[in-house]
Amino acid sequence: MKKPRQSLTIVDIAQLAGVSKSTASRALSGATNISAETRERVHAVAEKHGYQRNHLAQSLRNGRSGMIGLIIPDIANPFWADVARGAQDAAGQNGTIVLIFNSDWDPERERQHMRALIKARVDGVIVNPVHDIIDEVTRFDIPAVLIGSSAIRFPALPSVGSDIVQGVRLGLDLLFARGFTAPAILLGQGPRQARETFINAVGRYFQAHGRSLDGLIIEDSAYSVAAGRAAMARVLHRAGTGPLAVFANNDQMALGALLAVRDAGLRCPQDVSVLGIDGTPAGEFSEPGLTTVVKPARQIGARAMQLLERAIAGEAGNDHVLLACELELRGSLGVASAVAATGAALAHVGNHA
Amino acid sequence: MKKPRQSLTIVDIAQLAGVSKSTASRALSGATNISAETRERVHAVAEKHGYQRNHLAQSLRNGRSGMIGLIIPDIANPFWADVARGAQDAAGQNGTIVLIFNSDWDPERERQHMRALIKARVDGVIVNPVHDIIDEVTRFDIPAVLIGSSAIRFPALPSVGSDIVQGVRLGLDLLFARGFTAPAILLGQGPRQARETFINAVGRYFQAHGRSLDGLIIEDSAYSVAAGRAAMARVLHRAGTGPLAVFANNDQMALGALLAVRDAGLRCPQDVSVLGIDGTPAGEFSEPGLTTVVKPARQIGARAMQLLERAIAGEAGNDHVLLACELELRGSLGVASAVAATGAALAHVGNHA
DNA sequence: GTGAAAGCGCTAACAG
DNA sequence: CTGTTAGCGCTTTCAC
Repeated sequence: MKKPRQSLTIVDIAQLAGVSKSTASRALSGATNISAETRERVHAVAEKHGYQRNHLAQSLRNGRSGMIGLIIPDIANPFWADVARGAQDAAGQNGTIVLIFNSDWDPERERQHMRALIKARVDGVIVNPVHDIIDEVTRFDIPAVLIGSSAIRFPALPSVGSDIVQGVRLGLDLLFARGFTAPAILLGQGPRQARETFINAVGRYFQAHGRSLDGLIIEDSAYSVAAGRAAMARVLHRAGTGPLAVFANNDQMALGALLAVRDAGLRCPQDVSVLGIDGTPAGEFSEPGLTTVVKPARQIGARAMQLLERAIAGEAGNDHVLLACELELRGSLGVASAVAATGAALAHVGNHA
Repeated sequence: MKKPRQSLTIVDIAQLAGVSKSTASRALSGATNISAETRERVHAVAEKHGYQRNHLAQSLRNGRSGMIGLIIPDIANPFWADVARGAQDAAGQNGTIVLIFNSDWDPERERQHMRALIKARVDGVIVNPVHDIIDEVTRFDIPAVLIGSSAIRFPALPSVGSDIVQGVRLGLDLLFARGFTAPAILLGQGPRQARETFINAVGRYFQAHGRSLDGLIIEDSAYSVAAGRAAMARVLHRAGTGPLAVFANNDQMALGALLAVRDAGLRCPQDVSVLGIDGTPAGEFSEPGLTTVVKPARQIGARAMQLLERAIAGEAGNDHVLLACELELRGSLGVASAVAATGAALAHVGNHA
């Protein structure tokens, strides 16, 4: 038994309109070499029957699928969801479809998804690379744009990311202005490039101010709330008597730091100030609200999409775009002069312990 | 000038392996009527050259695209992101690709996306319907599964949602157990079905306990933090002297309620208790943490995918699946007996105002 | 301006 | 077990 034909094809429309299928095709694709009258007629028929051209067939014929692939670590992570949203909105303008895949930070999955995208004949890919994605990209010779801080490892490919140097400057400027000139650092560790980028930016800032990182309390931590909480406990333990502020490498850790401060019986921002970076929605509802450096997630997605479209069109260019971060002021960052000496506060708590 | 042919086609692989393209196809598709030796050889060649079958061509030929569409309000909303994740993970098992579209609660966009999915020849759709989606579904005769509380409006289509009656029972059981037998209700309003479903569930619960909703404080609110905050302020204003607890129709409003309690100079849970429903990640970091009824977002997505696969396979069935909610106990819900009479507390605050 | 014909890359009869 | 053939639905030369 034959496979049932598709309900309605261009041939049907052509017949109904009394023209050949080539003419119908011309009408529907908005070609110019066709009489206005015929075009109208074909459109009317198509409209009437709710006909939609088969995108699969078009793609096969044209060699362009009108789809692009997006590989991110996890769509359930608000930051990446926003990136995806930005890309989708930008793509939607031209009817481009975005295929979203989650790598879960797993190189193997990333590779698999890359293959799936190639199979699907996407016209290009936007990837937050967790492995040497460049192998696949060059192998399959597919237009690609990288996103996220890891992009820096593949200078041969265009990329879009947040300007961490600028973001860190924003944060540190604020910290300094509030009188915290020796903030502790909660530094995420792991395979990601984010760590390097961040600490380098901090180092550069201090250097610009004629100082070095020596003497700063820097605690390693995984990129999670629980880990941030534990790391902050260590910071509190090490902290001296000066006013204390901590700058965390992402909002999750900062949120954890908030918890650790409370665990220690201290108050934020009265005793300890906390600054994060990311812009996670949860930071709005913590107590106090999390002051943070917001990365432009949505714009990253949108911009990456634009770059990709350019790359697909062959108008190469190998741009490395860095988008500015913004400060979100909430309650977690106080003023140093108003702060009880942390050592004293800790001692005070100690009495109760 | 001709369009450049695809780098590598099945014909190339066939030639390289010294077989016909049909044989190559058989080898690659894992058909049985082929000698093991030939299959090996073809696979080896394909592997060596990094060949991937053109999914577009396969789809066109087979009449199945291996893609399904998912229309949700907003991927940047954690709940829907989780639904999407669940669907994707389930789909990934069979190499099915999920096309995600955001309706932004807009009927017009939903309709457009539906068209786009039809064009792309997806094998089926999963939709959180914001308009009479059923028109398109029947018109294009495409397998569909509905998700979310609105699904109830379209009994003709299979659906998956969270069991609000059970979830509300969970919440109310807890409230009653803690001594709050007359909680105030923050009730989201708008076009969504969620409102009806929720208040009906509450009504049913009270009825089962031989009581009615009369006498309960019920405040309308939009589904946002700001609106919840304002609505809660009104509740506080109306509240009498008994121990006060409030059950909000979603977590955003509940988060707003937390803020309103603090605005009023009251403490949660000492003076006022708050219970939400959804399971938003932000509830973990509020102060106090938000006790809430968690909807099984991920499972909803996964289950919907399963149902859809069944529908695509023609093994119809018109199930309406309701997935159980779970309680997430955090700090926002106290015990009535330990609560200062709210009236008294309010009066107390009043003195300072 | 329009039609006929070829073919995108693949799979599924149909023969052998 | 394998090759030949005929399309899937569409766009695009190439004639007229």
